[in-house]
Amino acid sequence: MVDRYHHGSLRPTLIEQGLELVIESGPSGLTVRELTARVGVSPSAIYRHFPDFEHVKSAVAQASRQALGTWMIEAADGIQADEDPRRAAQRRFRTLGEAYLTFALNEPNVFSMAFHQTEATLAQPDDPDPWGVLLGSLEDLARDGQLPEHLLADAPMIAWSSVHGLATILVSARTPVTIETQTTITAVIDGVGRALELPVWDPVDD
Amino acid sequence: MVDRYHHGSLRPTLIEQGLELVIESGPSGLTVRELTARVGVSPSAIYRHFPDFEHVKSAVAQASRQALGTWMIEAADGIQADEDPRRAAQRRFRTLGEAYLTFALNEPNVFSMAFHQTEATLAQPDDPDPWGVLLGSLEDLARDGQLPEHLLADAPMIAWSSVHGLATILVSARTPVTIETQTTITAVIDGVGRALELPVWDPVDD
DNA sequence: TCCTCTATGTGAACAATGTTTACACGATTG
DNA sequence: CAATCGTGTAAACATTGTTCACATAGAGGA
Repeated sequence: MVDRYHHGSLRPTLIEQGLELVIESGPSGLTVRELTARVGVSPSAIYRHFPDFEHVKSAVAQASRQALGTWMIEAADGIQADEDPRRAAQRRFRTLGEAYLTFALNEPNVFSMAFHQTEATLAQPDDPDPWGVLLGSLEDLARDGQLPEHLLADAPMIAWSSVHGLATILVSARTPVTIETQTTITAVIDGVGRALELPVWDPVDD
Repeated sequence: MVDRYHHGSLRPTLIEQGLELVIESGPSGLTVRELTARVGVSPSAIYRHFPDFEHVKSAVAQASRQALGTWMIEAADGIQADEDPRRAAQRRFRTLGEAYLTFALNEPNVFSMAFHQTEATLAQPDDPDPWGVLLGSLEDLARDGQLPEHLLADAPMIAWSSVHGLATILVSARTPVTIETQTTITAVIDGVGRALELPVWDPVDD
């Protein structure tokens, strides 16, 4: 056997393939023996790189959150240009929420993994961090006075709760993406706009 | 051994003790051997009453949802009397949301179990059903015109998403109940009021 | 009363899980 | 070139859910 010794590269490979495994068979499909077999090592090889299998799961969960964060950033990247900056900030905020939900619908297994309760704690923080992305967008809204003072502190939780709650519900119901699902998404995000008292929220015409 | 044969009563006993087990050690503590040992039967006894252990988990999850529904109803039961019916409907609605969240904080394990994704499907519907309780309260609000027409269809998801999302976040963060948690709860429920465009939402003084 | 039948529970075995341990191999460093 | 550390293996273990042949309790009919 030639490439059995990874020498430093096994840990990231395990996380990568772990994420792949989650995509295919969900969090419950992420098992020591399946993962090691896929990578081509013996089950016990894991314990040279992780103290526990719980830590492997935590690492894959973190990778899932990072995938979500990346997805959100990429979705919002097309926005800012050639617009009134106030409207751009609003559209960026709305796009982040929609991206969060499309991610949950497109990759329900990864989304579930991202928020799977796990015993182990990680040393490294998430990067990018979906929560941080949301905070940044809300700061943009606050900077040019679109977010009322009295909501500054609680705005993140108000927005996060709604969108994360809807995502959770849609995923756990294994809802197929239908027209009605899209209207529900729009309705909930519109609701966030009213809850945050955003002005001229997403006007239909220019 | 005298009381080893339950004869009809083992199934409900398993669900009861299963819920008890979840309260103590969470969904992951609900295991065939722990449960059967606690009830005082052999592991294989389960399979006379359930096709799968997945079905046991589904039944315990249903019992968890019913406990949540009961908790909500009981919390709202003290409301209706001696008030303007419009205000009573609003207070009842708000109380349901608060009850949902206090349940999640007081019994995080049961709350987690209630929405644990499970493979098996149940024959019997939940009774009481938290979702149904919410629908009833929103119908009350709609009946006397406090809920705008254009929100009738989406109001349940708007409300449910926010409250369920916050509950999920608080539970998964294993947040201890602090003053700040209470203000967050209030902020999110106030946000639901604005999202639903409810009039004179929870005025501070009479 | 006795017999039979069905419902219910048992004990031993099985495959699959995560984990440990003694051992072997590869690469780096002196 | 030798020593040493990092990395991977094979075999065993305890614990999971599950099955199957067997045993027992209780009900109903002759």
